[in-house]
Amino acid sequence: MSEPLRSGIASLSESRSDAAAPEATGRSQDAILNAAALCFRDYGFAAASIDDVARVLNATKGRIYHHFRSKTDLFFAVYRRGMALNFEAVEPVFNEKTAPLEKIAKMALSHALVLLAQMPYQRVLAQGVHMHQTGATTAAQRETLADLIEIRNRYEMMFRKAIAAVVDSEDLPVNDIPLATRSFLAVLNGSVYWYSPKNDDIHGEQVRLAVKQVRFALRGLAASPPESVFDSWANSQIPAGPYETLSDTHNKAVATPHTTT
Amino acid sequence: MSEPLRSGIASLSESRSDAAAPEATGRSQDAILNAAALCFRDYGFAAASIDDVARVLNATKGRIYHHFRSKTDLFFAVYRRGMALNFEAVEPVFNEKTAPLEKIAKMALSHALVLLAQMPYQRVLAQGVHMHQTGATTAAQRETLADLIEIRNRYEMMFRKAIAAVVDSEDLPVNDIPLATRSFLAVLNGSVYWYSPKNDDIHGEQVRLAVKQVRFALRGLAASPPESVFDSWANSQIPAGPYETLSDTHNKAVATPHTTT
DNA sequence: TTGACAACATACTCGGTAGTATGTTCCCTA
DNA sequence: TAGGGAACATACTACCGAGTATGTTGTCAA
Repeated sequence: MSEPLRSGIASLSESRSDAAAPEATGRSQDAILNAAALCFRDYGFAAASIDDVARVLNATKGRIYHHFRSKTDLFFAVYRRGMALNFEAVEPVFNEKTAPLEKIAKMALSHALVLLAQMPYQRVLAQGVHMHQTGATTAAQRETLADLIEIRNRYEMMFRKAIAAVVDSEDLPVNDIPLATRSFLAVLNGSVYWYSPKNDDIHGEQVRLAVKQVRFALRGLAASPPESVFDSWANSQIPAGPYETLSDTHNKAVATPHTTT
Repeated sequence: MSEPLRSGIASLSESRSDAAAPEATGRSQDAILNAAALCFRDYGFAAASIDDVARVLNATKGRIYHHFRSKTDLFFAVYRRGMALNFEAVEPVFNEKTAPLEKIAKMALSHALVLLAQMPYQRVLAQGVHMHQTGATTAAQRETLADLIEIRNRYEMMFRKAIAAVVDSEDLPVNDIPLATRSFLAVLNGSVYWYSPKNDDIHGEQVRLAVKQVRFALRGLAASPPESVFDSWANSQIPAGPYETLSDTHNKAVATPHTTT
């Protein structure tokens, strides 16, 4: 049930650990990705140092460079993982055979929820888009970056198609569909820049927020969603992502991972 | 007609050049701010170096450090200038005694247009918000940063009030006004991340784009704007900002400003 | 049991960059 | 017409951070 989805996304990890002990290796890489996502979220790609990531991991550079060739590669891996999370949340909904209006509403909700649940990764995605305009150093990296942007575009294209379908079926007064799609996603993505959990019921809080955003976005399309769509979504299963704040960990004290007294 | 506006924004330049030759000094500082805005736009605060800015200016570090204490100070100055541009565009409209619906429509248009016309500065504003969450190094800078965020909040508050007024007068089905305001601005700000001029009629292109965005945003509020608002705005006078692309200038060749043969 | 390899840690190099210290030029004033 | 200061340029320091080279430990297979 999760095999045919993956569409064209290259599987998450890349480093040459074919066969061997794939499970443990994958776990370690995931931990690195999580730590990196946190650092990139808080400091940005340029300002975050590899040593920062290592400190969060309670490890040293060596561990990271053993799995990733460069800082840029690490960033790209985090980006891929973020996009994979988005696809896993939205693509199944996109492939369902539901009415256009209901479909776009559900897609929007899934997107908004995975965004709130996996904030650090989503921030990296935003940076990746930004990075695209300035230009990543080497030519080889530029190529990789182009790949990532293409994935991003495929993702946006799902929404564009879904929106086009609604505009068509409901005869909505929207003429510029690419722009409408961007505005639509801009509303949903907005929370990346300011959201942080307020009360204890984090999940309920996020669902309520997402619903409001989706309502706004749908109205932006001049579409009135069937209220039924918003019910029964109260307990969607979005996996909880890494959420620590780094300000605590980030005192200069270098981590001493192997303190064998 | 431009004196009573300035509200609470500290005047643009800060360095101790009271009296003396304020005009020439101001010009030079403006040039630095423009160059810095371009660099920060393209590389981000962390990745952009002071030497980069100097290169764009066809000058050296000395000139920049003569006017600004540190890189952070320079960034803040650019931020202030960006906010000032926004206020100059929107505050007069906000202070007009027009009907709520027309007012918010005009404010939105002004905002969208100044955004498109002054893109580099607007990108810096986005970075400033981001920077707020991570924390600027020293305590003194943190204080300054808080000032800037407060200015930003005052700006957003104008929109929140205007939106609240519309919701009230038109009895719109919007209950969470702060969130609605954020979504509203998210739509208008979206173009910062992807817009670049396509055809020669830059101004016309920008107006058409802005109008579409405003339409989307207003529909998001469930508000139907009077079509008349969008006419007669075809030639609003937004001053054209710096728009060069840096990729040309950014070859390592160090600028030789005073090549007196 | 040995040795080969993965998964790290440690210890280094080296380029880039913020900031400083010190010229140099020009203008304006006394 | 000295001279003082503004507005830069030049030359330098000090540090941080990416990447590398090399050691160390555990594990597993033959």
